[in-house]
Amino acid sequence: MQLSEQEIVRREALQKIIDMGINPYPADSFEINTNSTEIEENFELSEDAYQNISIAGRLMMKRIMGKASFAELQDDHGVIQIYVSRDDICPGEDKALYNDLFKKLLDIGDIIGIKGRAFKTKTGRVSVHVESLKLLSKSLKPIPIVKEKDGVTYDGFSNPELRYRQRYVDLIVNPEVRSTFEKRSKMVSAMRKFMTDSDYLEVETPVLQPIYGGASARPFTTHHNTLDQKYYLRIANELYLKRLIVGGYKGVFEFAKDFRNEGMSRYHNPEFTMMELYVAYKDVYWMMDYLEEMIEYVAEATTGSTTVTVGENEINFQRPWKRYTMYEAIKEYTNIDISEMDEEQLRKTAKELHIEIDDSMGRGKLIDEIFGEKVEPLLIQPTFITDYPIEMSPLAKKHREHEGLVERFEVICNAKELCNAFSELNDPIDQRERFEKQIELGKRGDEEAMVLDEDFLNALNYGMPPTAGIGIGVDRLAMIMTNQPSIQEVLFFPQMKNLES
RNA sequence: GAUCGCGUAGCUCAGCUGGUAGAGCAUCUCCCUUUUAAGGAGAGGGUCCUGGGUUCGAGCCCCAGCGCGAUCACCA
Repeated sequence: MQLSEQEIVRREALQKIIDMGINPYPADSFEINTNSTEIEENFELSEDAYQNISIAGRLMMKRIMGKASFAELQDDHGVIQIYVSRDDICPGEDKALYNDLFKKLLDIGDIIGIKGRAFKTKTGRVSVHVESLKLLSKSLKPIPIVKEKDGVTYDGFSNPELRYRQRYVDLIVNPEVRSTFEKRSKMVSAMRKFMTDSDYLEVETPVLQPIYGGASARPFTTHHNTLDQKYYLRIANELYLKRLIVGGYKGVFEFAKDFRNEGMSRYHNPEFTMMELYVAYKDVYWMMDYLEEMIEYVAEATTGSTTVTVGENEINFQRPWKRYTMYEAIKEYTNIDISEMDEEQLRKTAKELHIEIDDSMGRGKLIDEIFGEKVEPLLIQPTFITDYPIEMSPLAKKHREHEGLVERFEVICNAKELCNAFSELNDPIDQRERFEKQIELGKRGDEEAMVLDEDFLNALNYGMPPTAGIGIGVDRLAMIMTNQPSIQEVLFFPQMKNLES
């Protein structure tokens, strides 16, 4: 491996540290009793409380001025300035700990632990006067030095490829990145709390599935050696969660990593997180109310407000959200009533709206195209769209009133689909017919058509209670809640092409 | 998958019409007991993404490839 000048210097420093009799990677715990933010915020209120500080973190900056130095230490909360004076950390004749170790051999990026007392400098910054210092881990590669003043970032570490490939560096030097992922975690916790407080059971179901189902997508395939059997990585967990409802649980949910072997973009990663929830004895209208309440709660818990800034927009999650049927939404935004149109009339309408269509599109697909082109981009505030055409929803129950529709809703928010929900189809005979239609589509070359899952039908044959189900795109929701423009910014390790050595 | 853009020091970026490879921070050396975007002064550091081609001469022009980003298509 080719070492850079700076890496060579650091390896030399490492050897000198070892030669001094200091272990650069000690094994023992370093006890921490506070953190940077707590000291900074509370020091003036209770100075006495911060006279025996013990904190640890990464050295981010050194300002050496002879026999005394300032440095910046970054822990998991933030950055605090530390003051190191030679005669305080080396009270005797031997000044090596300061002159050699601190001044010369410790580098930016090294992890150290310090003990000391808080004080305020002449310029008024709360700092820690170091009384003892211990090297906890030597860093052999230089980190980018990012500086910031009055909101302006200097020398930022901003190359997206480097940031994603080496997320650890990104997290070290870009505090706002750390904060984004903390928010995502809060968001997931809030969702989980909301559902467990409703007495629903968090479950885990197989990722390796002999038959993939529950969504329309192309799967990844893999192979089990001992069984000598082909497996698919799940594209959804819907059919497994419904089996659990058949088994008698009132409500089950799972935060599921799903895998879809399709294109990548700033909205699509090959693996992504979907939260699916199924609740027995409920329908899609109940689910609308439940979802509204949950997302309002999650926004508040994640961002501290029910109004979230996303790009240029302010998105308000406060209940109630707008509700349209698919037909109403299209009428609202195009002034065209398509509710009574047959396939030919729809085709003509789509052409008039300059929407690209092809002959393979049926009635459902045509409606979906018109909606996707003319309505969805305009829906910024969270909006329910209900009553979807049956052709596109093989797992949803037929509409209780309208022929050709299903009991389904999607929520569109920031011009993107956020979730998808049904009154779940529990009629096993109807379900079998729907699967068979999908098989026909598959035979006609639709690579995303669903496959028939005989065991799932077997489960339905035993009887599934009427059930409301929903899938929420967790990454998409995280993008909104953290105001990030791409999915890569809310995944720690977005998928990247391998670099050849 | 298609189109466009980008790839230069550890990081962020300049680099003119094709004529000796540049800056800031980081690094190294020296000075300095309350500095702060960077304390002061000086020095070193390059596979210009890779491989071909054109040319007396290529970071720059041409061809092919790799990676990333943006837009589109498919989807969540």
